[in-house]
Amino acid sequence: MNRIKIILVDDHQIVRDGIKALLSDTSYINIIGEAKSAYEFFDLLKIETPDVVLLDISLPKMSGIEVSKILSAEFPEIKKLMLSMYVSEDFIFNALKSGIDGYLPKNTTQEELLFAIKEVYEGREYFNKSISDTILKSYVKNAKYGNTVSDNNLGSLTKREHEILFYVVEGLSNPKIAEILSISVRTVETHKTSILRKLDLHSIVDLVKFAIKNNIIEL
Amino acid sequence: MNRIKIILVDDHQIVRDGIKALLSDTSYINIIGEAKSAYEFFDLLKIETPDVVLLDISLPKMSGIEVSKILSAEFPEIKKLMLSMYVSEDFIFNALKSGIDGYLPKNTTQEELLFAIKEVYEGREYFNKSISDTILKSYVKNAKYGNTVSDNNLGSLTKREHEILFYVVEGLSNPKIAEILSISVRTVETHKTSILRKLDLHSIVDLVKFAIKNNIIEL
DNA sequence: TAGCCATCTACGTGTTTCGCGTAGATGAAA
DNA sequence: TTTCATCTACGCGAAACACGTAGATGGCTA
Repeated sequence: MNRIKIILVDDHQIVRDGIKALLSDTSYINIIGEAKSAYEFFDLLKIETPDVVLLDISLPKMSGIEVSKILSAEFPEIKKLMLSMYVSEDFIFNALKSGIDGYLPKNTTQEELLFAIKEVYEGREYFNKSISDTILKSYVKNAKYGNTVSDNNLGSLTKREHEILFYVVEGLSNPKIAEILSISVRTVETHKTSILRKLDLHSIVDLVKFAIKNNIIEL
Repeated sequence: MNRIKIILVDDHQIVRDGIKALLSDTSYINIIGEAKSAYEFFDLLKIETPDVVLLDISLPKMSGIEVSKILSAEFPEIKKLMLSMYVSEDFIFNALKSGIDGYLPKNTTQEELLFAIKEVYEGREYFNKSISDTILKSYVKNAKYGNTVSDNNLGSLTKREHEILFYVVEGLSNPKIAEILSISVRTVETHKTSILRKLDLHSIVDLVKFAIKNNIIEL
């Protein structure tokens, strides 16, 4: 069995150290890199290709869920194991929708973490019991009250539109976004129009609320 | 009267023991569980449903305020009584915003603790005198100096500005707001300018985030 | 009472954004 | 090869924003 190549993405030094300590004496695991932000991670990805990414859900600027979405679209072969302090329904649903392969709370045990890594590495999914309970509970609730699971059309956005969406809800002006992306202001406007249309939203106010609900930005 | 079911959440063994000692010889109180972290507490919540939670404000990882927010959202029927070493304005304001039902300093008496538990159990609020004094003092200070609020500057907004703010973050356009309030669009714009200036914000995106943080709108 | 001040109202001007429509270039898929 | 999605860009009129000014009103107080 080849050693499983892993990249850690978490903004807290202590957490990264903790995970490294948990994994260090396991012969078949090889931590090839770590990043404290989405940007760092994507830079790292240019020179290293991991088998599994351990993703913190709450990262500064771009959330782990956003990272997961992009990975799902661009590098579907990389497995994504999400670590989170939160086990609330919203977080879990959004994480699921972003295409993650597993989800663990941060107070997990070494055994569970190792098991989860092996599971996702071998192409299966792994969800911590409290996570699957939450999912189950939600299904039961929906079945009971006839509610539909909140759905969105984030997946229908293109990579470029995701990028624009992110800058918009960060509060950047159109000219600023145009400058960053080296495109014309008119193009930024066109993308924004497409985003609002695809998400069936009708104002920037709605877009910001949508972004917060879907963990694209943090409050 | 049914016995009031209580869960203690505090990361210090000694504090938990102290509270248990304070409550042990009271017939109508039943401590059904204790947790030393938010995680433990939420795990406990899957098997036990308390009437009242005694929450320490400072917990490792997830603070008591965070716990309170989640409880308010997911289990609004569970009453939340916060215990804190701190009586500073900031803590109190944040605790209030998280939806707690009562707030006590840790050096409270047995009588006061029992009274507070009964009050919140029966659907009322209870704030220790030093807490309400702090709140009162803050209000007086605001009235006196106008805009030196520690937490945010919401208090410095006029009634009209509050009104406009609400409509704006609801996603209404300026002409629509003008129509509703029977004032000119230009006036709406002026108010919006004042709001942004007073709150030290620089875009509608920031304003929406601010409004969500301050419970002006729900997601 | 007179003066001060906060509040609500409104406008001017120039820049930016929005809504709606059109459209060329490119690359991947059928 | 044709088709389709995507990214790019512009025109135009309406709306929104930034920054400034300013009249009317009503409450407080020197």
